[in-house]
Amino acid sequence: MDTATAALKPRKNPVQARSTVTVEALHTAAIQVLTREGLSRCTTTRIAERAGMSVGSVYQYYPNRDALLSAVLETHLEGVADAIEGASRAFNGKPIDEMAVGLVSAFLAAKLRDPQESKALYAVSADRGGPLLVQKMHKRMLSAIAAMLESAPDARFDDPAMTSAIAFSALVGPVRTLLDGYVEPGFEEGLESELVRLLTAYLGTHRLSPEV
Amino acid sequence: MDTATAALKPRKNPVQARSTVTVEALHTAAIQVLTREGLSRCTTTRIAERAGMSVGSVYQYYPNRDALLSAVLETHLEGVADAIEGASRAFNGKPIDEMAVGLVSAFLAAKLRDPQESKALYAVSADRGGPLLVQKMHKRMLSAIAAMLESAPDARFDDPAMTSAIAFSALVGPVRTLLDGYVEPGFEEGLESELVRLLTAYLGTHRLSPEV
Amino acid sequence: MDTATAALKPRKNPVQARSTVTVEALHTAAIQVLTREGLSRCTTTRIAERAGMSVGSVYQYYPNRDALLSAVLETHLEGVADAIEGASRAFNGKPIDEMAVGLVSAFLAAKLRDPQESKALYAVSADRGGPLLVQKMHKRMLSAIAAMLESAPDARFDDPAMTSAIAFSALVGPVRTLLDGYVEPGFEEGLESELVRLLTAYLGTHRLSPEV
Amino acid sequence: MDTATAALKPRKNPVQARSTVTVEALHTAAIQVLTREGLSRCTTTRIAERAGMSVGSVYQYYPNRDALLSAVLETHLEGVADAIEGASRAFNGKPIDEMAVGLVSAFLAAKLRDPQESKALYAVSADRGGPLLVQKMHKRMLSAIAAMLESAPDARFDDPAMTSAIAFSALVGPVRTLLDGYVEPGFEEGLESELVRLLTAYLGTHRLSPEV
DNA sequence: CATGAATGAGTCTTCATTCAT
DNA sequence: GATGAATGAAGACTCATTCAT
Repeated sequence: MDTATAALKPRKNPVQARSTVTVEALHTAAIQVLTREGLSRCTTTRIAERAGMSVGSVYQYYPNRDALLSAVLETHLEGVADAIEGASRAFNGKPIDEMAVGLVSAFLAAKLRDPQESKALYAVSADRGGPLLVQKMHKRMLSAIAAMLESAPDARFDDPAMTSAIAFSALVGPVRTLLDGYVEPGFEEGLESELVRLLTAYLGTHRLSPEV
Repeated sequence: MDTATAALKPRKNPVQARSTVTVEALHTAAIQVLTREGLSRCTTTRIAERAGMSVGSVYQYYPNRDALLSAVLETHLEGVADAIEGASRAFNGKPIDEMAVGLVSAFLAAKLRDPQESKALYAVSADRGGPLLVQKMHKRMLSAIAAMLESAPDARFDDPAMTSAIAFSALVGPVRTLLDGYVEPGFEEGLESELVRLLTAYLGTHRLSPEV
Repeated sequence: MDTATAALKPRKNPVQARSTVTVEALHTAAIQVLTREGLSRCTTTRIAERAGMSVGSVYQYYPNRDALLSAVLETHLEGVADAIEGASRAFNGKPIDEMAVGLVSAFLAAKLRDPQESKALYAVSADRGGPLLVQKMHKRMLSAIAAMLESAPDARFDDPAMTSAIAFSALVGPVRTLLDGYVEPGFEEGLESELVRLLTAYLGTHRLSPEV
Repeated sequence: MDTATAALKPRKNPVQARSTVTVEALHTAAIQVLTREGLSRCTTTRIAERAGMSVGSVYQYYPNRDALLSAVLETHLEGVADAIEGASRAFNGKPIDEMAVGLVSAFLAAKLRDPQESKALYAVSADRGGPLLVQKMHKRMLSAIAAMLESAPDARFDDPAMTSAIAFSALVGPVRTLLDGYVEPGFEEGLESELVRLLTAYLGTHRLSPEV
């Protein structure tokens, strides 16, 4: 771990039950404040207040505000990355159509489990330590997806890295649009099937033999 | 215009040449400061300084900081929306494959003309007045795209709103990934052709008759 | 100027009359707060308050608290160093007895001109940037004194650097004792003649020929 | 003992061995923290940590931070005062030249036994309860020195209080200059002999009859 | 008695905004 | 209109002290 990253690490491992509870309360509070007030008004005082504790306590668990927000973001991204990696492993060796369904399904499940959280954390990922974290997770996910793609029996990918990058961010875009609320009612209902269509079509362009 | 929106409007219409120049200087300065310092350190004083004027003068053109940043964002989005609308009009009645090429090309041209600007403004779009603005522009662009899609002679879209929403945000995702810098080298080179492939494949799923 | 020192420099040169007044008010206020409250309670807010301005204004003139206090200290030390250098020049080539009188007189005049100030600044010289400043001035003064000593017609100094260092700090000690208030009433009255006696005796140990 | 002074007294007399050990650990820790971090960062938590105990325990021995630091300072000053008083008693009735040697030697031994400690405590002596303590000890030492001077067979002091005050602080000055690090290399080596020279010369000005 | 998490007042510092010149 | 010094509210962070365990 380099020095820059070290500065964002939690101060103590939440081993004790008490700590775990406190840390979770902080994460929840941070997301709530982020949602209700926005990043610029997401202050340590407000987070502490919403978490039902004093400012000082926040600093018992995190060395600074950025570390707290980064931790929240990391936990979230970790969840998403795990989902993507899980799906990639689960659909290894499967036909690309199944991969498409599996990937979309896993991604949506992870991102829409707690939409508030997902939405709130977009702001954090743009700030300070955020980008690095996002980039790191991005790499993890793209590697997993690329590996899965290469295992497809019915397709051949010249540049799996590029394909996985495009495929993944093509999913990210619409989901973000949804979470950011830039959509008409009804969008969410059709989202999954439409993303499957999108991904299936895209991956299908690399199919080995034409469909019979 | 509701009161909330009114508060973000420029104080004066830049009718005089002088004003236009000043306003442009402010926008440029804002983007530079945003890029170099980040949103939280993008202060009125710093913007004024880089624009070669005094803080006081900034307030002659904008009632407050948010109004200035919103104006910069709006100008940018306006440009992108214009590009999308232009392309939609230009490819009206054309086959979907051409639409795909036209849309991708127009979008990339608009977004990558000044990557710094595009990147810097993501932060603004997440803060305060930003989301509303983005949503408004989003609607404009989706309407244009939907109208174009409906004019395609070789395809039939059951839900043009949904298709255009997915299509557009599927382009937005990868471009943002690029601008945010979450990519491996080489990504940018292949981006356009890959997006064309993506969009062509996606729109192609609504093709009326199978390719001959 | 190295980076460490640069951080303590005033933000703007007090060229304008207004600035000079403000800066002087700040220095005076700082000394008063230092005197009345001690270094640990000498906060930016209290200084600003005593100077009749707001905290923000303090930061218009100094980048931080340490810079303000350092500036006050530097001004003071500069005055003392000037006095010592002046005396050293004035008594160049004179007999050591006259040097002793001149040095004591100049030092006391400089240090006791504003006893409150002298006393208050002892705390600052121990803190942060203080020691460096003191050391720098110390060197300046010792050089001057050593040069003067070497010019004495009636004495010969094997190690002028050492002699001047001891001579000077032997004056500093009693003056500090006085300013710190560790003395019985009546101490101040006899101080000058006693320091002259001390210094004369000490320098006299290097006299070339016995008095006739 | 007045109320102000009472507030700084240790809570319990270290009668038990355990307590003595703990208190000593605290003193040592305080000096280390003071040396490494400076007065303003010399916090109770840090002291406790370095002493290998919890903050709470510190408050078992001292009512507050100032009391702890004052106790450390007092112990140190007590040692110096003891040394001075010892020397004064030892050289009672001796010639002034021997007194000079004895005084310098005792003072240097006491102050330079643990230079880190001596240096670190200068900060404490300037803050809060410090000055009172220093003043008290100063009086003790000056009384002892004055008494010794009056016993000299070969000199006559009109104002022993004044002479002892000057003599003592003329020693204090150079030693502090050394400890504060404002000196050129080589200063420490010649310090003792030079101080003896200084003091001998100064006391010699009160010699009864000229040397034979 | 020891522990160390919790508290919250108090510091430094920044910055949007105003307004006298 | 332009200027930029002044304002002061607000934010991040620290730390002496307490008290439940």
